[in-house]
Amino acid sequence: MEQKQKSELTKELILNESFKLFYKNGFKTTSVDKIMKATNLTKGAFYHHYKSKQELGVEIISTKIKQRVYEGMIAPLYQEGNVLKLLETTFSDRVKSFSHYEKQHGCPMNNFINEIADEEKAYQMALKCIIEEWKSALINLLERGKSENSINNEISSKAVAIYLISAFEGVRGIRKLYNDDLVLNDYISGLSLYIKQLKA
Amino acid sequence: MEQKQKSELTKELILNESFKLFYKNGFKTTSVDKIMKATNLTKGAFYHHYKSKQELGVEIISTKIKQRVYEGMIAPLYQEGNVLKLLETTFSDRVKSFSHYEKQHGCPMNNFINEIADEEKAYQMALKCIIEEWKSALINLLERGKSENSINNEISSKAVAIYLISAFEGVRGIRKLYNDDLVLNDYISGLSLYIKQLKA
DNA sequence: TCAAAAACATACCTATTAGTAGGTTTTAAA
DNA sequence: TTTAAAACCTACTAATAGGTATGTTTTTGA
Repeated sequence: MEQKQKSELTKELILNESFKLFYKNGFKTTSVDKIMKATNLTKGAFYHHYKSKQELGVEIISTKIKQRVYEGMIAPLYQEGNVLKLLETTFSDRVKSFSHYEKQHGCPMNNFINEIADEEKAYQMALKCIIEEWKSALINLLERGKSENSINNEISSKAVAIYLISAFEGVRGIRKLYNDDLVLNDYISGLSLYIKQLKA
Repeated sequence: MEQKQKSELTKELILNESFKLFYKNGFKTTSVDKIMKATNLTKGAFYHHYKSKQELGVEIISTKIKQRVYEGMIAPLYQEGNVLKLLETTFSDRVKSFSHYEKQHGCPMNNFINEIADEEKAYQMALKCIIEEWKSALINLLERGKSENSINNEISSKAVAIYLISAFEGVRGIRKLYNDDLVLNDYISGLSLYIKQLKA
């Protein structure tokens, strides 16, 4: 079974290098040639493993990007402890953890959503899948808060989840336009205010 | 002065057609050839009026896109009346007014931000200019609310402005992934909750 | 009316694009 | 050790990209 391992390794390499390039330069502007130059392999190898650039795009979304969002924004929501605190720290800690590079280039998922989501259903579905998982985790947490009487029972968890996600993705785009972190600090203050509102 | 008029008319035509194509297919995927085919003019005419595709991009942002945002989201904020009501209706009315096409293709400004803002300072500046004007209008309105005692004096107008803008732009991307309006309805509920929080 | 400048057209250039055809090398199993 | 398949490479294609050089036509002002 060494052959299958080699194949997996090559696909991993392609995924890693292409993710980096997509994140840096965008999906459309990153050609298969450029990707394969980064892997030190050739185009022939690429089309042996993937039937098209689109197939790679979908796989990047459903593996690398999904994983990134999961680790940064979803997994933390399943921790124990006070719901309101958990909500706030998950979002604001993530924002505070961004590298200069991540501030400059925004959210990989949001970049994909706004660059290519409206032109191919396959992309839409893969991206929607991530958003849905994120939304579910948030709803789950909010419902826990309701049951523990730390969160107001009358608010719509679904609505709050969407609003939180939207604001987070939105600011990641807007931050690209600036050279400082003022806008991120304002975002954190605005977030904090929103979360206070959820109290029981 | 008929020549200047003709020149302006041609530029208008190029701006209109290219905006449509950029909105539909994205900036990078829309070639100068495609734009000029839509205008029934030729490439020679294009490069007579614009020195590069980038120059057109900047002009699209600072005219068509700016105008769109101004009319839809900024001008309404300068109306008379209750600040809280004005805030909520401006955002939610705009969302409710979206055509199917606009729901599918998101916000032209946000698309530009996420497709090309991180690769060229000229784009960044033009886009930032719109965001700043929008932010100012929101801050102005919020400050009026404070002075009229309808808005809590202790909240940061700047932070609220950024959070409102971010959530709006964020949801316009996310909506692309769905085939129904549930996510927009949730957004409106989430927005409504946020605005309630601002009360004095 | 005539010359210069502006508006636009035609034909081209070089680079790059996604993708393919057909080869060679490596690996797996008999 | 042979054979077939998988992994990978070389060399190509046709289309498209942004941009330019060099025209022709239209408009303007003297």
